[in-house]
Amino acid sequence: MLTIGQLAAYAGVTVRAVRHYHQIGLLPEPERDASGYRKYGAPAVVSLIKIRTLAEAGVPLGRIARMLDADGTAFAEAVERIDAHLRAEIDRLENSRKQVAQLAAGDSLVLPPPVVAYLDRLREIGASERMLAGERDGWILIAARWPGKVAEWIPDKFAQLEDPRIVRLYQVLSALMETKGLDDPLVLEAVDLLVELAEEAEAAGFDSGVAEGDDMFFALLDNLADESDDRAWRLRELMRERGWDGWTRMRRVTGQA
Amino acid sequence: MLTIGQLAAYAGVTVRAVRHYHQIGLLPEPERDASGYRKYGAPAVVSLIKIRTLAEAGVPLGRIARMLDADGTAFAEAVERIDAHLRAEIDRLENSRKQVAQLAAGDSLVLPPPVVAYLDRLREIGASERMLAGERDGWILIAARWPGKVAEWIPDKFAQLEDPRIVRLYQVLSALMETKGLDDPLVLEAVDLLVELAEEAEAAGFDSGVAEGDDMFFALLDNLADESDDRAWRLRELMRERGWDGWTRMRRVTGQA
DNA sequence: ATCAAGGGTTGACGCTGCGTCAGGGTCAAG
DNA sequence: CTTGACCCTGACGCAGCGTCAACCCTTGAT
Repeated sequence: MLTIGQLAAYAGVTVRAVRHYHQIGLLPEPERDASGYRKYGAPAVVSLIKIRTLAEAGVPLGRIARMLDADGTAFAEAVERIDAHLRAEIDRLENSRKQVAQLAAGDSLVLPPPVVAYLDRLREIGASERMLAGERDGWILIAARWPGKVAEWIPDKFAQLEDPRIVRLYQVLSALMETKGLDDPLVLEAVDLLVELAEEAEAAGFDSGVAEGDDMFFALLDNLADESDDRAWRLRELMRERGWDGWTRMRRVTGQA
Repeated sequence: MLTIGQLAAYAGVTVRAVRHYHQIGLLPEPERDASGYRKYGAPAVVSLIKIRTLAEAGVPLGRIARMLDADGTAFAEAVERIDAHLRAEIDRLENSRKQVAQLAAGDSLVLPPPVVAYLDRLREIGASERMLAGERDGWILIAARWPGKVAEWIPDKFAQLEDPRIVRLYQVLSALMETKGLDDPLVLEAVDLLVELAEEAEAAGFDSGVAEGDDMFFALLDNLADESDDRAWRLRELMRERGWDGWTRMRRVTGQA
């Protein structure tokens, strides 16, 4: 005859767990001795080991209860479902491993490889780390919004970097983010470049290729840009004076009062 | 500007989860609009996606909080630990899969393969399913008590089955468990066989090979036998009249008053 | 015979990560 | 002006035990 502690030790579970199983009716309450101690026989050990095996596999206790008094066929079916669930869980964790590893790599995270390559290219042309962080965050949003489209747009972004003015723009903006001042002549250069490029794009008929209803999403991206640096607002103001607004999708504004 | 619902949708989590993250300080509370609605910017989406990625990997929210405002090195270390944990978890689940699969196979469970082979042999010589179930439970206990020793003992058990009297004993006991009566002549045959074999073993000097202090464990195994069938007690009584007691480790008794 | 250590007993609260009411207020559309 | 779809706070519920608390029982040493 076993005490609860011995039973628990044999089965490799805690005393508390055994009592819990009693409480929820998963393991039947055994007889008590004169002083109220529970006393167990061997079958309890066997049951407990079965329960532990299933519980460690992640089977909810409620389902274990139903399994233990099911017939052979039903039991086999249940086992099949459990195995399927285990496989799914394993896959999920393997996936998490990749995701988290990318998190450590800094870039990527939920970013598709082409975007990572693009970010690497930006780093090569001299974009600062803060700049890259901002770009990365933006692409995370974009990838979340249009998971499939990203691969289509990245080539265009690469193509843009062929234009030395765009390279210069990234460099200027990067430099701005690393300095503290506001009245830097770099600000003016940045605005000049932005306006010039915007007007050129307008002349070419921008064709963003994106649905109209997504104004809110672009506002979100612009907001991201604004919050990445305090001086973003100042830059934007200067651009508005020159008739343009927006970061990710620029548009004409009528010079306001 | 996003509402909490939009934010949650972008990041692929529930509204409730976002509010929970606010409550525990994992995600900072944003500004409110005039009517008290929370309004989020883009950085919140990025944070949320990071949080979700880590949370899905099984990282406790408290640790995520500490990770997000850790520096690069500490973050990388944390990621390393998380990955180690993920690998361990995957291994554990793979293991569970095997265990559960054996559960389905009926035999085994936590039983090493040699025992399964032995049980199969028993089935071949005509042991009933109830008998096998009892044997299996016994071996589960033994495997739990002496995990390493089992492989040593199984060959002896196979060897015993070379003796036709032992085969006969299993068959008789199996037959008894399938009938309902008690006064069956099979009972007498079983007792005869048991006593004969016990005396022979005694003459050979049994050498159980097991420590002395394990009386309690054998009592447990005997108890398992007793509870496997109501007539076990009757059999045991008859044996005691012939000077023997116990199932798994028989010993002389002085014929009691 | 006594006493402390180390079992056992019930009962209850704590923890994680939210789901899910309840009981409101708001916003956009018809 | 209603309707439906959001938003708000506050609170309880869930699994699967861990961890007190406050008490009783058993056992071996003294």
